[in-house]
Amino acid sequence: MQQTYNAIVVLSNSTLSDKQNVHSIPANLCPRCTKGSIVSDTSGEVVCTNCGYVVTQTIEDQGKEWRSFSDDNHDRARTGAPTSLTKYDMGLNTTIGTSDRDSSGNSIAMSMKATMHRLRDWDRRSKLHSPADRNLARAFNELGRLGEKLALNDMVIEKTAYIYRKAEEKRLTRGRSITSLLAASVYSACRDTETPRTLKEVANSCNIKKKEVARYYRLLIKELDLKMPVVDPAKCISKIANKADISEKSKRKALEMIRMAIDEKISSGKGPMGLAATALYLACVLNGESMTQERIAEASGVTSVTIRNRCKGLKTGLKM
DNA sequence: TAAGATAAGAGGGACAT
DNA sequence: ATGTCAGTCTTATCTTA
Repeated sequence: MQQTYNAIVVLSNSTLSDKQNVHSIPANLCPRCTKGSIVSDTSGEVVCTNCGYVVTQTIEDQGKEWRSFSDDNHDRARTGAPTSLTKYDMGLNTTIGTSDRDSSGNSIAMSMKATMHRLRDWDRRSKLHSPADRNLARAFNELGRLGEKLALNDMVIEKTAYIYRKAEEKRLTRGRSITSLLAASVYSACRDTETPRTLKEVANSCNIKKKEVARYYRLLIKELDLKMPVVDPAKCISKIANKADISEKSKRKALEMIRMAIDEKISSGKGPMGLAATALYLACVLNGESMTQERIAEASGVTSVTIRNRCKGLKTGLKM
């Protein structure tokens, strides 16, 4: 899978130094059967037309048409906005205009105006009247806000939209809260892209209980068969260290302790945040930096009690 | 004031029934 | 499907240095 991903990225990133190449490179040839071509289906899934091979992880490539094909590098008019999974119709809608003139600029007859008005009405209604589309439209509206609140990059946002669409497809939205499911999708996307955001942060920024998001998150994992990379304590460390203003020296020390803890097998079953927080705390104390458990607890989102409990284990485990 | 101790309760995973 | 169990983490309160 990794192989595939690389292949796609390399092809899409190939520069335009040689313009002939743009058309001669079969940029969307299936890497498995090399016969069919890779296309996006309506859910954002990327599949081969010949063998059905599903390529994931290509979402960040959606913007590749944003290149100039003309000699001067200014003409981007032919592309339009990049499509995005965060639009309920992926940004590809067609709307009947409101002008009361025909294509050659002459005004149109009264009766035709009325007809157009009716058509426009039904056009608009039909678009958002599919419950699925209305659901997506509402969810992605909220997603914009959420993304801003949590300072998420576009990659995470698109990933979220992808996950939410899959959930919608599986009818997981039925009888469930849109906001909660969206929050869970956001959290999943964060986990998947290794963007350090805690369950608590996500839950707080949309005023939902943590356990609700957690429950929906597990639902997504189960129903969509998602595989999440394990949380990297190193990322936790830098996040906490930034928040609590901790020196580089202590950071490295903490990292070392985490590695030892993993080697000593005293880290399993423990929350990575609590572990990282404790390592940082001990590192600060060892380096003579002034740091309280409370401050670390505040920055990491775990309680000082947890830090103390981890302290015991870490101290005995590492023979300190 | 920071750190430590203790207790009670929530929520979930593993496992057996 | 349901219940039990060990273990984690949180909240709250009290004590110690």
